[in-house]
Amino acid sequence: MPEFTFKKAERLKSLKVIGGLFKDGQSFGVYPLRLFWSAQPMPEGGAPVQFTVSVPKKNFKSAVARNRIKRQVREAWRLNKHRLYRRIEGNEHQYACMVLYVAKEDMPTAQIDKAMQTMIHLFYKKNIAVAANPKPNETAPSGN
RNA sequence: ACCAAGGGCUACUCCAUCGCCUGCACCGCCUCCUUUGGGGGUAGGGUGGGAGGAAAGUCCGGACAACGUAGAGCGCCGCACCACCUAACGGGUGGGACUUCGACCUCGGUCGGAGGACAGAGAGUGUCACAGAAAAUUACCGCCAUUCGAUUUCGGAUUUCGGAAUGCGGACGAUUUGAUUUCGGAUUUCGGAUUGCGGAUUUCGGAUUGGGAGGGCUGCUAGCUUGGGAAGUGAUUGGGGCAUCGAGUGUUUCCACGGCCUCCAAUCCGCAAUCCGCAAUCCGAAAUCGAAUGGUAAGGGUGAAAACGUGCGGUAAGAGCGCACGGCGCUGGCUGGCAACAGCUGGGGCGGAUAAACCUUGCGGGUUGAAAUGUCAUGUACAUCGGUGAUGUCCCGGCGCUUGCGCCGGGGCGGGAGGGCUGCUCGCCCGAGCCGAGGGGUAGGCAGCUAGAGGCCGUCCGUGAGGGCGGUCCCAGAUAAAUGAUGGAGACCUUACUUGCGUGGGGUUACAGAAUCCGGCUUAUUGGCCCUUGGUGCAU
RNA sequence: GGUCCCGUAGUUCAACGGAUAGAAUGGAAGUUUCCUAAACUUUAGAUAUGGGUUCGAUUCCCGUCGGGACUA
Repeated sequence: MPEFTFKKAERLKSLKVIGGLFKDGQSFGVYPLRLFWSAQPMPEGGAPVQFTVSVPKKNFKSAVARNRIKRQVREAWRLNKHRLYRRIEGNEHQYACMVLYVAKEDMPTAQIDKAMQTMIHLFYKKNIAVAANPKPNETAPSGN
């Protein structure tokens, strides 16, 4: 039975890490989403992945619209994160992930859910590539 | 019932599954003391709660917190009809005055709705474009009075006096006529100022010009040069006849020409008279023009706004100068009202607008805001550069020694950049560092943090905002920031088909997301329900 | 969360409360040129928005809308 929870430990809150994501992290996009991610040392009792979502104020002036999209994306992560957790079980890294909503208008939940599934699949594939690297601790595998 | 306006309430409901934030230690689990029990922890289960009427804008007011608060003066900001409500307010309730709209009628009152930052312009300063005489206690034109000057008109006086004639008008008489006319004029009356000048007319005189088939006389050394003379120059009739040798000679001859006189005509001038016109001087009156002084604010077509309005009186002209009616606002009194204010009445007035211009008066305001503030942890660097700044003297003690100096310590006085008194100044206090640049570190947690000017129900007081009392309930506290997603049912809305019942599709909506908490205001907004007022229609 | 400031032609700026809101650039049309450029002439174009005060508002006051700055 997969865990469909989204506890506090699974949330990315550190301003520093988020700043680092935009500076040094990797990213790819699955419309209408875009993922920024990087690996960092696993803290004591930490979750395998820390996740957060952001919707730019530029595209959505209304706070209500922004909140709704963030909830939709968070729900999609919550219902699909087990697919990722299953694959990276036992990994000594903690992944910081941030999803940016890049579309200019809101979308049905089903479409966001589908995009999230595709994105997690892609992330897993890229993660495999990183794991195959001789120095997996590197956040930016520029050696390739 | 419908329509319009205003106000209030509400903000889809239920079920299932999967989640999120949070309170609780009931069960489970862990742990400690140690033993039938107690303490601590833990969110696996359980259970309670989980966005709004605006959570928004941050426009007001408070609570709360930190800092500050010897004194004096000056400033700054806000508010402004009255009373009340409230913790407080620029909010609210009720009332008053004003403006505006509507209805009614007794036609200037009543009733109702709406509106607003509704103290003071009669304390002072400023501003009021263009136009206009003038934009605020002044005066341009005009009107009036006085004085002066000029002009004109009129009247009077003077410019010597007197007389005569003529002319004109009137009266009278005669005559004539259709009527005017005409004639007479002795006497009487009135007027035309006088003088000078000019003109006209008449008379006289003179001059000039012209004319003549008139008459008579006559044929000439003038002139220029010069101050004057001398001297010089020098025009100087023509023809015929006769005389003569002849001529520039002679000739009472003729003709022409010229000159003079006379006559005639015309023109001009002068004198006199008369008449007419004009002018001068003096006095008086009137008018006009100009100037000065003063009075006045009636009128002056402008303007957004014009010096209370209309009428009568009054006056040199005018004026609230006086009176009547009306208006405005000041002030005293009486009545009603807590008051604003209203009504009646007396007095004395007529002062433009603007205070969302400065301002005055009254009242209020210490400053800063939860990124406040406290606390625990983590972590570095009193490092670097630039600018600027006082360190004097006296006393005491100690030490060193060149017995007077040096060093150290303490105290007094003076100086002192800068700082504090949280707007500024004075004043007071502190006082050896201060200011700036550019860097570095942390940006976790806990408290503040939600039991409150709290909600709901009942009752009483009050017109009402609201308040008292009683009962009952505990009702979000997040922090990259929870309150959601999916499915189903109901309800509602909308749309297509259908006479309709109904069926199918779509939507669940608008505005919008707590961030210390309250009370307001403002702004955004879908649908539903209710209330009040007005209008229309129907029924009674 | 809080405090403060600013909105004028397409752009950068002006404008005591006084009438047509001005200047420079940019745009358009024309003249000139074989054609451009330059030059010259002409022309269109604005007070963020809604109210209020005032005889009169870009200016003064209030409310909205938009933008910006500061604050640990």
